[in-house]
Amino acid sequence: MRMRRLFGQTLRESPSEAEAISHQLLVRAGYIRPLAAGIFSYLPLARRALSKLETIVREEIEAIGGQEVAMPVVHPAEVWQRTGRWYAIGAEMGRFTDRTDRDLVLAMTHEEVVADLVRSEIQSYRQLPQLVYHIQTKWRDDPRPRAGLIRVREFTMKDSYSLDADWEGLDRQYRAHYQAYFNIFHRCGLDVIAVASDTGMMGGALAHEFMVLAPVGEDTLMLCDHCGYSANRQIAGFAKPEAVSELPLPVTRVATPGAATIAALAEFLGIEASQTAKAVFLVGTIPEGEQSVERFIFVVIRGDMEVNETKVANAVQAQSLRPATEAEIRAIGAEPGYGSPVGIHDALLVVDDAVVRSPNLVAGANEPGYHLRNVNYGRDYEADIVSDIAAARAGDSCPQCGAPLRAERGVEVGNIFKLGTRYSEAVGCNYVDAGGQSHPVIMGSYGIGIGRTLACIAEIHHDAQGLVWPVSVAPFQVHLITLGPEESEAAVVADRLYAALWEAGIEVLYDDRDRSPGVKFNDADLLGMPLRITVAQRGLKQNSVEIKRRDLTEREFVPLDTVVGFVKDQIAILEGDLAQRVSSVPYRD
RNA sequence: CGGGGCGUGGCGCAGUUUGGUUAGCGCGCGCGGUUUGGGUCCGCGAGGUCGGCGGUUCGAAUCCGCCCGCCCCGACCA
Repeated sequence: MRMRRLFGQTLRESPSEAEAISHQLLVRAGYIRPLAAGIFSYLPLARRALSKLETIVREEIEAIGGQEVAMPVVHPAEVWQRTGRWYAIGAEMGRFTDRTDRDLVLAMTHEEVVADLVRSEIQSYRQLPQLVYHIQTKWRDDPRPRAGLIRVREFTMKDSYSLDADWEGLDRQYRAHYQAYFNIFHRCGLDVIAVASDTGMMGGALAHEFMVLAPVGEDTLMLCDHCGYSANRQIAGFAKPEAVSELPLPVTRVATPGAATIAALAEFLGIEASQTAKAVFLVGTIPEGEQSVERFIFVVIRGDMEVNETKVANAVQAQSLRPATEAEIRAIGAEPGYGSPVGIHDALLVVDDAVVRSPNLVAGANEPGYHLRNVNYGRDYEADIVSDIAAARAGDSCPQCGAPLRAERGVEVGNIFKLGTRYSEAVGCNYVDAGGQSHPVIMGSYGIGIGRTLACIAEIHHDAQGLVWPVSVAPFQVHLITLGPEESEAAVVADRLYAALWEAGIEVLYDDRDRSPGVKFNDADLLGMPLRITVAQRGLKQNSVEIKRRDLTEREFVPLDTVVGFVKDQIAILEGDLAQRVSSVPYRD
């Protein structure tokens, strides 16, 4: 590609709205342009990089048996109504109507459509297992797009769907994806970790997220350096410090004026926070058939811990949670700041397992300025649900080995879900087994955010001058620049070299513009192609050109007649380095 | 949705507090010249309903009201 013909230009300064480094660089270097919040156009440079990324994805998914399909972006509402998600998902879903007023949905994901497709195509166990995938545009009307391509509303996703007759088959396909995903990300030059994750709106039994560790990430991961435990903070467990064992003492009422927080209470009574029970008041939206109802959720956790709302939502099967209002709190017989599980009514009582094991806690008295000493679970109150609902924090003990956990930020670039039969049952996609019995197909779903992955690569692979693409996803392998006026010897030689390199199958971006050397060098650094060839008088005196790797500082003069071979060797070296990153990763739940 | 910031040629900004000729600057863009190993230098030039609507005023980029958009933090998030 000749740069004077390239569509899109570089910017000397990045637009003020860009904050994330990948966002700044991709915009400055002329890869992407914003159209609206969370909606981008991809210019030729980005499109080429994305194509390479998609090729890697296709190779790895087809290597585990995937067959590419293409499913629609616009879906009739009925398929989403059948699985209930039309009702369960709120404003995030793009809805509109056609000219005859039929409800339509903009694809957020394709479980429904796959299930519908499978219903017509799969009848027998003989047709299973299957793995279909596509790379498709999705729309999620995210309330807050951010950080350029990291979190957008319109995005491209690879999603594959496994179809099996038995759970062992699902397990095989799940594990195959687990390894394939590592292969994909390693080939792109990304280190990722797989963490156990919440299943969220997808539902299902088990899920992993593939995370790139980066400060720009919006997920918090809890990691154990000792045993390798890793989980999204939303579901991370931890070994809770045990309470002292004591015989239950009689409940006594104690005046605690002004002690409306755990810290104030502990100080006032001269006790540890772990000897208190904290009440947290939430209202959950809980589905009941096609309707959903609001229920008051009274959460009790030990004073030294914090509530993890994802865990609470999962424990009570809530679609969403919100803080309760003061009026709602009083309506169930509790008192803000002095709440107690003793004596409340019309609330779903959820108690953390550590509270159950902790005797003689100080809880509120449900009246202002008073607490109760020696409140004991089982004797003084009983929960509707006892569960782990505490948030893991950095420094907490690993649930597997007890070593301290570390917290890190991460970007979710991929995820894998064991869906089971949720969608196949809802849509009625069944197969007949060898004995003639009908069963729902067992499904898995597996996503990779293509644009987000590209942004993560940029986030990791850059320096002060610009992007530094891994050769596997670089839009071009070589950035050829020529210094000196048009019609000069350098220009003539560069023209010839450009043709020779393409002839040899090497992808070259050729800066043939009539610009000063500084501009060309700076743009080459900004655009980030792995190899730079400079044709100028300085080298031509020895009949050679300068070649430099973008990721190294050394430059080398290479005789003109050996340039093509030299470049091929360099590309092979770069590709080899990436290939070395690919390794088999032990599976862990 | 809550909190904060911003909206002036393609990009980055000044001007708004205290209303007053033709709204400036840098980059970029076009033309001519110059230079050719790290964003050369000189000259000429094109390009803006100052986010939108309404109001106040003799007069609005500037003051007031409503609306829209973009960014950041939080809520949210496969």
